[in-house]
Amino acid sequence: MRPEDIAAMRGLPLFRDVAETPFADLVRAGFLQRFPPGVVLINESDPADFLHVVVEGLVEMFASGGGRDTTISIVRPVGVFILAAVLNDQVYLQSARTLEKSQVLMIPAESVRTALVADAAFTRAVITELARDYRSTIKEVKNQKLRSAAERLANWLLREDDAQGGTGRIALGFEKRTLSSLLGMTPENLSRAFAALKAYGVATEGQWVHITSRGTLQHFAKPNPLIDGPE
Amino acid sequence: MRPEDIAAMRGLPLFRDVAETPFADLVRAGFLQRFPPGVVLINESDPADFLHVVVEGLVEMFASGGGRDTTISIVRPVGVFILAAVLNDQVYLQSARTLEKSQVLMIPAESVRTALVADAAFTRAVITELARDYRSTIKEVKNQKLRSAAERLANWLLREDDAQGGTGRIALGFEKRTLSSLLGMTPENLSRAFAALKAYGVATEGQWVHITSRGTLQHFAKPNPLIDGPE
DNA sequence: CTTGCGGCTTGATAAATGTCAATCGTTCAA
DNA sequence: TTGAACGATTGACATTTATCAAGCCGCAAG
Repeated sequence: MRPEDIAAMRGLPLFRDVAETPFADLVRAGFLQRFPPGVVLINESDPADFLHVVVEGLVEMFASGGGRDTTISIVRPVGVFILAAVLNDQVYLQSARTLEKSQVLMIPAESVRTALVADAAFTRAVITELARDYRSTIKEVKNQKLRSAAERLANWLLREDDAQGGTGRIALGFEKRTLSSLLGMTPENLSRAFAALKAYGVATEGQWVHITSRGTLQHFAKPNPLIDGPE
Repeated sequence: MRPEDIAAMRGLPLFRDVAETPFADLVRAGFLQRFPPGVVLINESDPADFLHVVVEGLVEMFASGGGRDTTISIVRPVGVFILAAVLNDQVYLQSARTLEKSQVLMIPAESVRTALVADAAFTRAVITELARDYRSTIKEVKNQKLRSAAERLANWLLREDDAQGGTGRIALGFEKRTLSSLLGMTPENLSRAFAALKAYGVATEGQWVHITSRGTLQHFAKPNPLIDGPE
């Protein structure tokens, strides 16, 4: 690993407070891989061999069942995935694939588990990360069970606008079919949801979405901090 | 707390390997409460004051939004809830209410966090529990997004049959309306899903469900270990 | 420049699910 | 014993979402 990659790794909340020695061990065991778009990094039901950290690019977590596929989340830099499977030495419940050219840091599961017992700060960071992941998944269940397709889209747009600076100009960053799967609907239904939101000031333009009146959209979306809130 | 309650608490995976002193501190700070059915124990959006352990009875975790309600899980003895909120000192994302006369062990959040730094075994158990909760929630997202209402019911029946000994005779244990909410459908739709499963050997009889031909039901349900599996 | 491919949209239709209202059955208390 | 209350079921209907098919659009390779 290059010095600047090590520095980037050090910057992650997960590793920030780890002591010198265990951190050095993790660095020695880990390696940074570059992948083109569309590469499957892990497959659900495989044993969890590596903890993955998205350093650059974009990774889609998805799962299959009954002949269908669904996107579970999109991981941006700097995000960790499949931590839970690694910790308990289980199989992956999700698959992962790159959506863009990406750089992914891979740390052997065994090293992660060793660092876990060796370093209290790492343990603490792992608990925080796990609790965060758990809570955001609970939010996703609520989102799916309590909202219609158009409501899920409207709230996603509001959250994404916030994340991109609140300018009312949103870059999708990936294909609409992926968004439709993330939101739990078909591509056709996403098109119709966008059409329905026109009445609330939402305009699409290729990979861009414009929100002309945040207040109007908010009034329709009725965002709920216990579903859409940060932390 | 009575000696036998302390022994029960000691038996939980979460506390089994905690050292004497921190365990005694937890016991001293905690208290066991008895509740009649239908009592709301916690409300979503309230700060997480106590870790709850269901020692006896049945507790429903649910959440609201947009004027609707949905059941997120049913906690049986001996199960813990809202661990994640307690650990990171956040608000609850779910509400809880008793479905039966229940006994609940309540441990102040502050004591839990103290024990977490004081005892490595407790830390390890917390990580295991959190990872388990996270993974079962991911499974629930897959269940919701990849399956129809009748499929969710069929797989729930198979899982429940297993849990109850695989005799083909399942006690619901709570009202059908609660089951419908847990499975993400209306009570009317649950009735129709049961009717549809008659063709696959499912018979309802009040609070009981009989599975006459597990193979037939399995063939319809197509259970998937990455959704319905244990751990 | 053109052509072909892939992704998106649109329309028509079907299937799944939700809503509303009426009825049935059981429980429990007067 | 009876009847009021409540949950479950059923039917009719509305809404939401999915499916299938066709056409549109932009982009990239020739």
